[in-house]
Amino acid sequence: MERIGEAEYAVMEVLWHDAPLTAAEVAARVPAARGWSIRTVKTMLARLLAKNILAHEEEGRRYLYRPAIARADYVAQESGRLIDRMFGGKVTPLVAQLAARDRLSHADIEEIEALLKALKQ
Amino acid sequence: MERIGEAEYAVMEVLWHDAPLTAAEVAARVPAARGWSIRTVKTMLARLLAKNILAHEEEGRRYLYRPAIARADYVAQESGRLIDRMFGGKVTPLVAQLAARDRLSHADIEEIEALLKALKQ
DNA sequence: GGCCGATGACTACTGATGTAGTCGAAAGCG
DNA sequence: CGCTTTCGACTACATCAGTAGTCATCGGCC
Repeated sequence: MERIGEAEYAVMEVLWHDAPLTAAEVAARVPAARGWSIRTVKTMLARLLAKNILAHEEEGRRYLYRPAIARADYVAQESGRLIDRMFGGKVTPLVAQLAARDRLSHADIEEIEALLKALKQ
Repeated sequence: MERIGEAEYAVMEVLWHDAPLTAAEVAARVPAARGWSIRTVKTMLARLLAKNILAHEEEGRRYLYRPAIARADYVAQESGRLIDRMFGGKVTPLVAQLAARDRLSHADIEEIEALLKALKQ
């Protein structure tokens, strides 16, 4: 699977949330903070198409875009990449690291414990 | 903190493992799989210096390079970035995702449970 | 003491990414 | 039926990252 850049990812988020959409609709839903022109959004769409990360179908004179890969798959790939690179492929050091950096609240810990308990069934 | 590219990261790994080192020493320790010339390594070192991710001191006619940021800080930043982007800043969905993708062995689960238990003390 | 090799400074080139402009066709407005 | 808007296709251009070359210099070897 090809890499997705930061800006391209913002476009994917829109389409993972709601699809299919036209280019104009995507542009309208991209976070306004980016301040993108419609041109920019269209370039992103074209590149994501070229990478086979999006698919499109014609709708009259326009295209409707939809993701060609599931968000979960992409997220899994990126998580795996981080864990491989930073933590030698082991998950425990990641959790330890998060804990040491106070990224884990008490509630988080409870939640994760419950989750793990369920996994052991 | 500035971003570090994939190749730059490989250089940082060497220096996080052992520092200070000369450019030649770094080149010798970078994974051979990369097949880098000494030139490439020196370019990396210069760029990392420019980004203030490395520091150097003169040693005769050469430089000795050492990290200017701790590996743990970098790792924390990157982990946080991933979690913010992909999981809305929440850690539990990350763990759930890893579990769903079989990144968690039984032993991992035990380890994490022990870790969390210790955290609750 | 002159040549060779290592060293840092600077430069080069390619591909990806972020951001956007141009252009011709189609479609709707008046 | 012509004018404006909209659409996709193509093009442009800056920056960064990856990979490496050139050049002047400095220090050691013969």
